[in-house]
Amino acid sequence: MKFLLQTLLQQAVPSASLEQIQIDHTKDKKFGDFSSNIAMVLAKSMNMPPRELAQQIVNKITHSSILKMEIAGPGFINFYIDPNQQTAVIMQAITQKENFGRSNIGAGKRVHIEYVSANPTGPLHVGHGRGAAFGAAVASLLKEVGYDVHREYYVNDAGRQMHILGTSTWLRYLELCGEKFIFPSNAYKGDYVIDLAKQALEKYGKTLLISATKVFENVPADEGQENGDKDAHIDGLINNAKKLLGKEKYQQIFNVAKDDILADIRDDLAEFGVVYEEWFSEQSLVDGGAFEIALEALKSASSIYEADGATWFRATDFGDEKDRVLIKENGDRTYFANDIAYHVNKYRRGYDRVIDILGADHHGYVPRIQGVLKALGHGDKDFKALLVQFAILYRGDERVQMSTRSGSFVTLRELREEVGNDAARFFYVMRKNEQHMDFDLELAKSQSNENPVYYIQYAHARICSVFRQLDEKALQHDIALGEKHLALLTTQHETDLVDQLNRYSDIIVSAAQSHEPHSLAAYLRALAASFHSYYNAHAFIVENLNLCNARLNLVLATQHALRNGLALLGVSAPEKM
RNA sequence: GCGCCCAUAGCUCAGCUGGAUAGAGUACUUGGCUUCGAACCAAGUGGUCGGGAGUUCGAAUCUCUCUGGGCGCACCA
Repeated sequence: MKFLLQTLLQQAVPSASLEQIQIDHTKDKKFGDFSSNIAMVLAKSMNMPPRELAQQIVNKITHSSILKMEIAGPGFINFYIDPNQQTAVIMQAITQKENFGRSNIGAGKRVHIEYVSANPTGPLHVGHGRGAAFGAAVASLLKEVGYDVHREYYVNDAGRQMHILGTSTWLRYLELCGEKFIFPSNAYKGDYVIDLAKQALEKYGKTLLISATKVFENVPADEGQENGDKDAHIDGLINNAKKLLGKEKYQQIFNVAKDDILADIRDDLAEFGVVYEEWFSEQSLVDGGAFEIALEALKSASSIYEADGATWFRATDFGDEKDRVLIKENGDRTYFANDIAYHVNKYRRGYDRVIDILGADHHGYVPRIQGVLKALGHGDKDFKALLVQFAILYRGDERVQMSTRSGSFVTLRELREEVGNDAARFFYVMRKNEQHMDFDLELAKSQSNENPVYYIQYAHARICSVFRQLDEKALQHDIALGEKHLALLTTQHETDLVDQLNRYSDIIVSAAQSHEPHSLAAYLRALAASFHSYYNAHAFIVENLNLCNARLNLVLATQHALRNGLALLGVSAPEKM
């Protein structure tokens, strides 16, 4: 219907571009079924009074579906549409079922989307959950509109943090073996590290045992001691661990920690309905020499220089506030260096579009990665960094601090167990990703019924119940008969619901293109609301078979839209609640 | 100090590239189950869109400024 209006308007004003024809769909009968501010927009560009132009447009348009047109406001035209003309969407929703709302706007385009990518140094916490739910929803939406989507988790398994974890695990292992020492302030302190140590003990017995005095030999003092430095302290311990254990045994303890945590993350996300095509290892890049290749490319682009014994990238050429180190004075590479290799790798794999979903604390990181891509000629319009703001956690009125290092955090798994996957997925995606989000754990746990997801699921369950009732009464839904009598759907509740269904496809497209799943969440709530009102106002199973089947068609269409929409957000559509 | 994000009903939030009377949920008040599921519906109370200035026919939306929050500013990842 919107499309028809667009065509008619374009015929009326041939000089108008499609962008200039803005049609708002409004439910308010006062403003018509559709309203347009084309006259205002065009009047400006054509330099003529809006009202006059609006009048011209109205004079030129005639169509059987348009019952009435009127000029309202300075340049608004309200169109009153024959409700019978809108009901086609019902049959579309019924016959297309799982495909309803799907389109092929992105056909032929390959999109790479990376999300979560948390370091495997501990279990995922509730902060990661938002990135997971958001990323998964964006990926699903892009798929729904036809993009070829590749979902990926970047595993940072090559950095210093991983060595800190490995060494932390080893130290806990030594404690289990009876060694006495002060646990380093900069090591990972969560209880899960002790569990990792237990596993190592189980797997390797006491073969990795070395006396604490040796382990702490020649290690710089820890923070809190005289001349203490927590970083030098932990690095000294890592070096001793490598030296004393030897390559093979060090790798054993390192891998126990890494593999176990990674497996945990994988399971956690899978249970949360968040899946990937690929888990991409940073170490594999390092082993494959990807960085050296990228570095050569940057050198050719004259974006590299040496200073103070380090190798730098000229990020300031691309709008970053300072140049960035790639190779440190000591010869080690920075995280950024490998990340360059990673992004170059993404483009080499042939993606048209690359999307990174990052925690908001990484926003300072975006300009430099964009800089690299520009330097290498990838432009920046096919690269998109989406920032997910942190959820600020409360327990009642009290702020909950989150830190993986100190081990004080609420895990994603705990949250899922408390509130359920559906409620968590929906809640995370309800708010715009750039919006800070207050997350009251007490509220989420105790009064989870406040989550609108139940309202939407309830609408779906009610519809299922209607069809169960039909069975019990030994009646059958005759879709063809219903289709013949769709014109009987004339009540306000029915036209409202049809209007909502009409919006579905547009919502999917705009939510996908603007990467805003929250608008789908809001839409589903509105759709459910229209249904609940309808349900309360009218019986569907009525004696008049024509009317009955027409209504059942509408209800069935609603069911399909609800189910598809929820699925895109990773939420189930239960038949009973 | 510099940069990014944010400020809308008591609370949690929508409001798309400027458009008509700023909307939902929740809370509060009132009414509705002999009726396809009351985890629902109907009605009502509730706003100087953080303050100020500017741009124009028109601003919650764009610009500037101030205030108040969040987060960054490593040869960490």
